Amino acid sequence: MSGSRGRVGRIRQQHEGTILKAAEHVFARSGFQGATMAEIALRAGMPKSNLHYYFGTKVEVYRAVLAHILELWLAETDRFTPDADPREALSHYIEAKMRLTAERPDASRVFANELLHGAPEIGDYLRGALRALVADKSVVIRGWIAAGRMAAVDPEHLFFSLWALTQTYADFETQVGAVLGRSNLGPADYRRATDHVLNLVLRGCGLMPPAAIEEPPCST
Amino acid sequence: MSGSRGRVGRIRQQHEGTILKAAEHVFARSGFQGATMAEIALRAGMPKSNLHYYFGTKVEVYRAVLAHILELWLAETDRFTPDADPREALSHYIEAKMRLTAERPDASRVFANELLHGAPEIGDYLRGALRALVADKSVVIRGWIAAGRMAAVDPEHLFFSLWALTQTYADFETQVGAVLGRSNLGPADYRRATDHVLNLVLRGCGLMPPAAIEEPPCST
DNA sequence: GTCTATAAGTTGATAGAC
DNA sequence: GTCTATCAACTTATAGAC
Repeated sequence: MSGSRGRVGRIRQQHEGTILKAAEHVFARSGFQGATMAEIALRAGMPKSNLHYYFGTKVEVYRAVLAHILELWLAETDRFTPDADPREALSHYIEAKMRLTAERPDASRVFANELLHGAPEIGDYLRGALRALVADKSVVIRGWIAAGRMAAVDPEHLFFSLWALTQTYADFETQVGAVLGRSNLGPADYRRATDHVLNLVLRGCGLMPPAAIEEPPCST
Repeated sequence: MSGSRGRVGRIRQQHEGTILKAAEHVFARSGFQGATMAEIALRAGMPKSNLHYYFGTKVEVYRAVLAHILELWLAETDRFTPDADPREALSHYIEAKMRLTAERPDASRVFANELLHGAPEIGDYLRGALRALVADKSVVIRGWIAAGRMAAVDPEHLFFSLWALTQTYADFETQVGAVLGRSNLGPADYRRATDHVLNLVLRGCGLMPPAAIEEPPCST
């Protein structure tokens, strides 16, 4: 307590966390240009000069927020392995993605905004780690298809579809809410959304019987 | 030619069109806050005071761009009528949406940005015309499902999925391009994307045989 | 209708006391 | 490490000559 130098930056770590949390919220609402340091500082409960003390510039704050988000994105445990069950792997991925979208909508929005503006800060990540990951998993999926374990679906585009189908509930929540007649989405909405996406994708990949359609007789 | 007052504002109409085209591009790239009147003026090839002469304020320019886009959105001829063939109606809608996305990606991006920021300008449209449209078409779709003409899919969420699946190719083109190893998407990419979305959705709605999966024997 | 010059306001960033 | 005061740059919008 009296020691002038405790473990390196315990206070620093805490304050940086507070700032990043506030920044994620503000960047999600207003985008990079629209967000102001004053607004972030207000939300973080400290004068804006402190933000500059900890991060230097506005871009650095933004980069830190993005780095935080990319960790979330990559931490998703995916089960796309040759021996896995395609249906289980896809279900698990969709559920994980949807849970992340529901729990961290602001993270999704900051990411969406960055992409929408041409990804000036995370272009390297997209062309590097993300591209490699998709390439890897696509090999696995092509293997499943060749083995007749799922319908012929373009693996890369399947990933685009999965991202779009799940993240749309955070990025465009305003639109979804307006159409459903609510101001924002609750747990029940997300449960329904998850069921819907699971059904659509699993059936779309031939991993589910096309139930609810009248069973055609076996012999034409 | 010498008449001081020809048909009302022929020049005006032309110049407003030039400005709106430039504005759509700039707003798509930079968002509302990020875009500057100077940049729009430069792209439109006129001094920025002219923009104020024609539209008054920056917000008015933005509103005009959005109004232009909403026309496009609603002009989509949809064939969701009780007697229509579900498969044909869905195919047509997907193809139209994807064509619009490919031909006017900037329009999609401006719209996406507006939604992402909480739709401050078009909230009324979302809660009014759009909600009514979706409600209407959902009744039709529920009729198809009750008649056993397609699989049980939540109609409202189906629309969210269709919008997400198609517009993602414009809004997040940077991500798609990075994963596919290109700097931007060409006609071949859009053809492939359309095929993919058609397959996924039609099969997902039970409107297509789950081909490419080994046919299970008729009797278990 | 078109253009240059400029006013008025906002924002990122820093200086310097504590 | 924290805070107040302030600077410098930028942006919207307008005034007023042509």
